[in-house]
Amino acid sequence: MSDNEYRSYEYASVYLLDNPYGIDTTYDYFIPFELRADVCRGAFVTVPFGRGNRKHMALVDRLCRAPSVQNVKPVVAVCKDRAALSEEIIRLCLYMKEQILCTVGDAVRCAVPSAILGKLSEYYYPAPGRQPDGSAGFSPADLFVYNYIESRPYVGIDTLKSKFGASAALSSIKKLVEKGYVCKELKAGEACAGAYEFYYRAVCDADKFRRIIDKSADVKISSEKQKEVLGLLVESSKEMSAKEIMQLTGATAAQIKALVDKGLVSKNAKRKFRESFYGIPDEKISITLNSEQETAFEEIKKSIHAGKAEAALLFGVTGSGKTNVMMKAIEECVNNGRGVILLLPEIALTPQTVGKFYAYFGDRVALVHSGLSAGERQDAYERIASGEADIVIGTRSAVFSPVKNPGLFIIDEEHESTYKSETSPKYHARDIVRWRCAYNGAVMLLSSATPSVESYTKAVEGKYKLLRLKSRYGNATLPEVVINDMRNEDALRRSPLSARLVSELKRVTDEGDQAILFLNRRGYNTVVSCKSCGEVITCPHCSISLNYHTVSGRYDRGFLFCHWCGYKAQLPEKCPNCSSEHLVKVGFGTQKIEQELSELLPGKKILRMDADSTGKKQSYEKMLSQFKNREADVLIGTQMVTKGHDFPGVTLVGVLLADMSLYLDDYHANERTFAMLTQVIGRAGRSEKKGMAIIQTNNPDNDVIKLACRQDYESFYDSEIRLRKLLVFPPYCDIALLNIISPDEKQTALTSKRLREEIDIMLKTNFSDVSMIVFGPFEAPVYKVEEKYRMRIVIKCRLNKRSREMFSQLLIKFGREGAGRSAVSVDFNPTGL
DNA sequence: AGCACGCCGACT
DNA sequence: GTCGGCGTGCTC
Repeated sequence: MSDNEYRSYEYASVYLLDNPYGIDTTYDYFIPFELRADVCRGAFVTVPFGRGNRKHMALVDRLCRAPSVQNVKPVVAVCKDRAALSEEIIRLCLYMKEQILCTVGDAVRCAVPSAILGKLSEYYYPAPGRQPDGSAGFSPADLFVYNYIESRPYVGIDTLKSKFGASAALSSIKKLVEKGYVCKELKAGEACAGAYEFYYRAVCDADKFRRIIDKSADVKISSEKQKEVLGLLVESSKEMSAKEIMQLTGATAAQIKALVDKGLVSKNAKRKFRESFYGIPDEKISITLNSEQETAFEEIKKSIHAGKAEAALLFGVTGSGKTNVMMKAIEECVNNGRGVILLLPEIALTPQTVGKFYAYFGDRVALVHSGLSAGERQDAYERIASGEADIVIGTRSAVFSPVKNPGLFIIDEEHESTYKSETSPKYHARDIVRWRCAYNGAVMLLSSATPSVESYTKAVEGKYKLLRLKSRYGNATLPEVVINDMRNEDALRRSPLSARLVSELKRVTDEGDQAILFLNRRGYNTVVSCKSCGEVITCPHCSISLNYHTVSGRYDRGFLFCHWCGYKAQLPEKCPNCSSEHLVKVGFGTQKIEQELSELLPGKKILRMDADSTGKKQSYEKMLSQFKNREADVLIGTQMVTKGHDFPGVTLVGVLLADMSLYLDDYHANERTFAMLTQVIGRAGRSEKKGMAIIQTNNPDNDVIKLACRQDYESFYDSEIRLRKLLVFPPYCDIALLNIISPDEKQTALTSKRLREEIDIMLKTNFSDVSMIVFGPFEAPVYKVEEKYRMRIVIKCRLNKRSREMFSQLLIKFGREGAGRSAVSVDFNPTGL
């Protein structure tokens, strides 16, 4: 566009980034002449909004020649330093709003690192020439707050909150501002200046260094530490970062600076990209594909070169070389001049996995994951946006990476639930990928040993290309799988470890091999199971296990409850299946296992890995590498032990209570159990030696367990899809979960009731063409969280324009908290609870 | 979300 | 008679 054309657009239509859903539409603003060249679609601007003309950050949706309303306010400023959003990402954000009913701002904040976007926050400063005193009705606390503000030029609201407590700070500041003693202002938070790291190099040679030590030089160093640092730099004769120097010598920043001041060391700022510290191996690895992998690769290659939106499902057992096919596909795509995004579950994003990609592709790879600091995230974003990095490897949030001309999106371990965001906006990475592929004419490649029922259905229907890898490479064979019926165990021992498992553990560890014991993270849900037939009591409508809820803390006076449809029932006296009276409430202690095991295996080292023992991420990494280095004999752990790590020393895998995850109150339960068991069993089959897997269960006849032991995905899928159809669950319908949350218990219940009534009215009137099955309202599984009460309404329906429109109207009507209402939010096709 | 306008209870 | 409660409505 020429300058003249720019100037003819005098108005901008913008979305405010922090508006609530109810008023999330475009607003028009006049663009002052001097800003006109900088305001374009996708640019970030600050605008005054509302009666108070509070400044808000906004995204320019389009430029126009005439405003849609009479009195428009002017744009205050353009955030030139914040790069404008590309057409693709703008449209993606609008699509997200439409699709999952979030605000445009929510979507934008998801797609752009917070360091780049900055944040508007409130700042306070004392009003000139006025001093409050006790006579104006100020409490000592108010005056204390005032004195704090007065003592510094600018105080942010967050500082005040942390200093005086949120409620005290807010009430005091409100009074002070109202009475005119303190002024309030909004400031855009500083965009992170980009992470630089300083590098140091000795500017003196070994000879001079010797003279300094001998005190014969004209420069003198008295500090031993400084001598040490200089010695190190002289010796290495390379640039070193401050961090490295500090690590190696224990010197402080001041000591390094002293050397710089003396002119003995030069200082150099360099853009720091943490990713490149991953250690790029010297030799470039090469990849050769077997014929099966080659066939799959050729298909993907065809799709890549077709240049239109296509999808493929790479379905192969563990160890069938999916990663190699993926790497070849990535290579093909970048050689074709297009970018790639590879998504991995957080848990699989280990230095080993990532290192392989670095080794093969070098520093054109950018890593994007939740562990990055704000600055690092910005670095990665800018490297990607500039085209310097054209291969992005990352977790869920990496789907939004502004890769130039993306041609391939890969989702590894496609069935993993971590691809669905648990926090607002509640998007599914797969949906984002699908949209971006359509927009860019790119290929979507899903990869899994146990695909999600939804994806496999699409493959069966021919919507996705199905690429199969059947053989495991090397001489890895499937381990021997033993199903151990726990009902036959000696009841007196009351041990979670079967005799068979204990004896095999002894054998394996005595032979110097390692073992993994796997248990379920979510095994603590209380369900009711029959000791005689192994059945668990399920909901008559959903075929999902019922949860045992206690009444006012009394464990003996509880009831059964379905988290999906709200069905409630008395605890029956007899098993509905076999009429036995031996019904038990199932719970499971993890520490007990560790304790028992250390008694059973004297002298063997046992590592326990769960939420309690691994507070921090590093410690879990550390534990895994300890185990890999054979520093322990047995590893007890949850999901995390099954992914991303090869343990060649492991020849035995034990699953304690395999059926536990079948009792999850979720229609995904079968799918999850199957995937979990398949993966765990695979763990024991990666070494030269034939492995063994022992699956302990109360329910040895369960088809899911039996099929998982045979690694028979197709049969599992066939039975599961039939079940889904019969009970009408996804992919045969969509599920909308409406959450009602408020700190006021009565209000939560009242809003829930009103919401339900409104839904019923809408379905009879304006939306009589929409069909929905509505359950609830009922209390959420965890009713009270952080002093807030939660209720939910579950709706089975088909998501389309009309049904979404209805949910949108409900959110606008009920989305606002306060004023006798609770906040209502919606989650489409939620995972888990 | 803020913020203002507006209409009903306990205080100087 | 007023200060202040929060219900309702608007924000380019």
